[in-house]
Amino acid sequence: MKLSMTGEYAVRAMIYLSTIKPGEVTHISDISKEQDIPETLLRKIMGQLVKLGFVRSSRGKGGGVMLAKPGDAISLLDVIQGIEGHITLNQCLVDEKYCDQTPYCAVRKVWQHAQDQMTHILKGKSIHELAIETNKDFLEFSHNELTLN
Amino acid sequence: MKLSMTGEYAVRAMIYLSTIKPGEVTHISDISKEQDIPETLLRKIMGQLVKLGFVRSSRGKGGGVMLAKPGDAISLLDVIQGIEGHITLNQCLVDEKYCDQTPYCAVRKVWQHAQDQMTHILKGKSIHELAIETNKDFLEFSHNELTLN
DNA sequence: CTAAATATGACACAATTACTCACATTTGAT
DNA sequence: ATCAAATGTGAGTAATTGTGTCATATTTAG
Repeated sequence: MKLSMTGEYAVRAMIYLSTIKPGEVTHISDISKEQDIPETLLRKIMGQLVKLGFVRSSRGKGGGVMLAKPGDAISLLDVIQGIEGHITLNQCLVDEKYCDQTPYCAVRKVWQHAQDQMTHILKGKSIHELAIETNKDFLEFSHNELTLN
Repeated sequence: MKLSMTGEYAVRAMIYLSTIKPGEVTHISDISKEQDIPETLLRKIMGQLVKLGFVRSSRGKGGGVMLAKPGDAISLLDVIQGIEGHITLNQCLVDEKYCDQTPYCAVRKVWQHAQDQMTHILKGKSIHELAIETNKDFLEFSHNELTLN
């Protein structure tokens, strides 16, 4: 019942990407260092993000990675579903034949409701918002840490 | 991002138990057949449900299993958390040191929100309600099937 | 004592996850 | 042309988790 590392790394990478200046590139190795993600693994994840159309990459000297579209056009749900596949709290929500009680199962309806709520929440947050909010909260946090010393 | 088989079986078993007459017992082998759960596995799961205080069991001839308290006093959340441990959509919600951005991470807040919604929904459904509703929907379903033929 | 029932520790097997490695490919600069 | 810098990717590995079995112990009614 948990997000995978891959999903988590993808989100972190996307948020990082949305903080770099439009038109500029950054490098997988930088993201790896900044966000503490194993570089070889991040390379594969970035590959997926490129295929999903969230990231644009260019190879060779002077190459690198950048967002392929504005960070406010990409939701948290987009990234997670892109990387992890459909979020589903119970197999029966995606495979009708999983259980023969499916047509009348009351538990299934509860799962459906919970899943709808969850996807709604994740859909409502864009990568851009997350970057802004995290930055804002970080500044407040640092300020408090300083004044405490 | 999915419920485990164990959790699913536990819920099914609990719902089945809540359909038997108060004061009567049923048997693990019966639940196994009715709910299509491997018997040896169900035995272990029932052991957990007993330890959790949801089920009362008695051994030996004439023994069996029954609910240890009314089905409307046990929520879906109770059963799932009892069996699977705390539901958590992201490790950072349960382990502060999981990530050093925890104190100011905006993504974490989104996970927290989604998780709260989800637990709220699961908490709001009792095993008893689920048994009643499933039975009602089953009757309607059967009726429709019949009238269609 | 026996048959019926649950309890449980050890194990087997399968699937998934997280991650590495080696190598391929692309590109700009000299 | 060559080299260095960068991403792309298929194969593979190690660790963990999940699902389930088996053998055996324990309890109890009759």
